[in-house]
Amino acid sequence: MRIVYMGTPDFAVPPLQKLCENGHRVELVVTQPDKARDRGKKVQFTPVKEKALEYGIEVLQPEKIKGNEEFIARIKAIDPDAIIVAAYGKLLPVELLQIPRRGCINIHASLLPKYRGAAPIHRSVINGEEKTGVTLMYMEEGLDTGDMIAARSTKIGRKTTAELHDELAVMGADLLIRTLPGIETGISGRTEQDDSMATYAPMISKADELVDFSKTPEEVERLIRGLNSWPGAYAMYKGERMKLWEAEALDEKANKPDGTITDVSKNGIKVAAGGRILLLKRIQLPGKKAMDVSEYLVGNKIETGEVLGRSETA
RNA sequence: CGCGGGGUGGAGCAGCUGGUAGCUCGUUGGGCUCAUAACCCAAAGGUCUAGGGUUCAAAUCCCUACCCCGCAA
Repeated sequence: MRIVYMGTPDFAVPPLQKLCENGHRVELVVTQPDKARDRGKKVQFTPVKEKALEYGIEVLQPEKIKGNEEFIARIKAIDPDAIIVAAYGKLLPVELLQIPRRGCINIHASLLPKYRGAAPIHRSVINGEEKTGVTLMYMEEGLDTGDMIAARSTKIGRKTTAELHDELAVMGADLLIRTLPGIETGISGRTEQDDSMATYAPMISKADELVDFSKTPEEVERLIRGLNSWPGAYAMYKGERMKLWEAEALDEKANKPDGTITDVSKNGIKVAAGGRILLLKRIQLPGKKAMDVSEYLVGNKIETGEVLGRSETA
């Protein structure tokens, strides 16, 4: 198939790679503009751009697509069989969606119609879902509302968002390659999404990242796991942000107010949460790298009775 | 030129109102013990990120470079 590929972050790399390896003709790759990151003064290419350049595929990075006559004309000129989209990062206008004869196909990292939107993996982990997956769908005007073509699921278990992210990226790529022949010949079906079952997974905000110790240890642990490895959950400790990377909910009663540190040892830091105990195992303080609690305690002190809080100023 | 923190023995830190380096852990050897992530004794291990400068003398002050990290995007 002759394909235009649109994607930006790491998640979108495996599908692109699989397409190339399986003999599909990727005529053009579209990705977000390079962001000028000042720290280190380096302009970083998007992961998809890096991969595209590896294969010698032309890359386009339009600031905006809607109303961009030149860009639309360019796509029309290529006249692709399909446009495949994976985490491109922006909504696509209808005028673009209508171009390819086999449609625009999106890889979404959830089991639609649940978790439409920007942060499906994060939200799935945080909410304690048993399983998640990837769904292939035809794109239409709405956000992740199009007809579904195929899906595959996986158990979440104790996996972090980072682990699921990588797993789903590969899973999505495989699913795409397997499904594409059917799409090309027109024999693959399409299933409408049941809108009444739909849920929305909004982007993670700063407020989402701040741990609330009034919640149960299980809930807090899921938040920490769901925000690993990006952007990370945190709590305030002595006026600084302590990022929390790994924790475990313990079946112990706490007799101190939520947020109080009840024990510090090589095994970790015990904190009261929701009347019970959460064991923090891996943490990170500003300017430092992430480290296991046992490692952190060598050279630093954390005392029983100190408090992890929500206040930015305390 | 967005803001800020930092680069010191294998790991985490202290030292930074200048006089060639210290702590905790780990490692190695020995001891003790029924036993232990226990305890005791001893040892090895550092061009203090790199390059300049100031000075009788710099890890410590100044400049430059590189790298890491937090925030903001």
